[in-house]
Amino acid sequence: MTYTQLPTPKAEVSTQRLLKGETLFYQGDHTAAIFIVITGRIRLLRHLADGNAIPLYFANDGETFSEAALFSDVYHCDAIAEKNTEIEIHPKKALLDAFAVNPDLAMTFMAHLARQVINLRSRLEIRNIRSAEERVIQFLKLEISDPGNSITFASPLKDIAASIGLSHEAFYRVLSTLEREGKIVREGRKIGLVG
Amino acid sequence: MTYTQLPTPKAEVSTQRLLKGETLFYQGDHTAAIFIVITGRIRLLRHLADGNAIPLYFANDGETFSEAALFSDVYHCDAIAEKNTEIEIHPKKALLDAFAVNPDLAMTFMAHLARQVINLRSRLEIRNIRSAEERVIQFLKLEISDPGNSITFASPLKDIAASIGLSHEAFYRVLSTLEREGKIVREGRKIGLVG
DNA sequence: CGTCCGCTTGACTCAGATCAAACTTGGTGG
DNA sequence: CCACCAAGTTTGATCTGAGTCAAGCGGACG
Repeated sequence: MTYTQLPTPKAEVSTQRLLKGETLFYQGDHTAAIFIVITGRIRLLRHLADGNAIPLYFANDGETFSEAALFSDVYHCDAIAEKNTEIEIHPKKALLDAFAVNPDLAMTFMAHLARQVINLRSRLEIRNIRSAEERVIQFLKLEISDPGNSITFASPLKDIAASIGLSHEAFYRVLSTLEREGKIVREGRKIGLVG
Repeated sequence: MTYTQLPTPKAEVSTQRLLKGETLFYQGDHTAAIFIVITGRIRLLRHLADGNAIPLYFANDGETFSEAALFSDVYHCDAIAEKNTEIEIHPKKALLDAFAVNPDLAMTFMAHLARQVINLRSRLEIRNIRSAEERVIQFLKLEISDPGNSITFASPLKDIAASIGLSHEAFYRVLSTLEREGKIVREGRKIGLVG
């Protein structure tokens, strides 16, 4: 899941710690960089004309955000730390320069974006499945398809539940049902598909 | 919504008509092109080891699909026409060559992908809103934020409902409630936000 | 003129959200 | 080393809102 290699020259990459509640940038700020969450969580939200704000995304461990900053002069949303968070900073200029010098790097980044598009689309599709049980099964199949036939989640199952649009209670219940029915095997955060 | 400009040299672009049920490519086929749906709908689905298939995405009017083909030798899913569909074919080689010759084109495509990432993320976020009414309001705010304060949907409201994860009945009901409460103004597929 | 499809509204049902409470685990600090 | 606290996990009981089924309307299109 964590395909977070940005082709920024190492010398140009820095890190920063944000305290819970701290703002990384505001909507309208001049764009300077794109970011990767090392640990923590960044909330992205957009202000509307009426003063309201709508949540756009939560970036978790290993995820990149504000990629579009590369193609825009200003940020289109606020970025605020949900909890204490460490981020990696990839200056826009360094990245763009790297792309200009070495087109292969541009292709690498392009591939990174393309994979994200695919991944997000399939996550959206999963949300169209109404039944909690079926949704969990399809999700597991998707996650497990690549490696062997089991997966060990890095984050609490609670968070996995949220990411597929279920309350954690519902998610735990489905897992124990599936286990009882012998469709999966569990060991903490390690889940294996049977059959 | 329809940001579908691919920087393929015009001479290299062709179109093709698919009948309902016809297959464009199979999982495992050698990748030759990426595509845009002009009109119709393409279903993307992935086969699993157990013989089952899971739906990955439905590409509708104006949408691109199989972008990842640029970075892979084989397709990772099947593409089948849901109904009679016309597509635009952008040969992989022509695109990659164009990128190599003119890095600006690569940046254009990159920007296209980045926008899609942003857009998909916000669609995903909208699905986290449980209340149908609130979900519709946030969706409308997102869609309308850019242009004036109203939007005219190109596709039937029925399809819009599906795209935000509501049954069409629920969607129609919410719309008429919002209209009754004076929060929106409607005229067929044209919807304006009030306030 | 008839058929299909999008739209609309009503009634009912139930799956999953929500509220609640207990248990486990892990880390922290005294 | 243990007491304590926070967070994750688990299970139970209840409730509600969106899905589903059903039925009617009207416009587009052949």
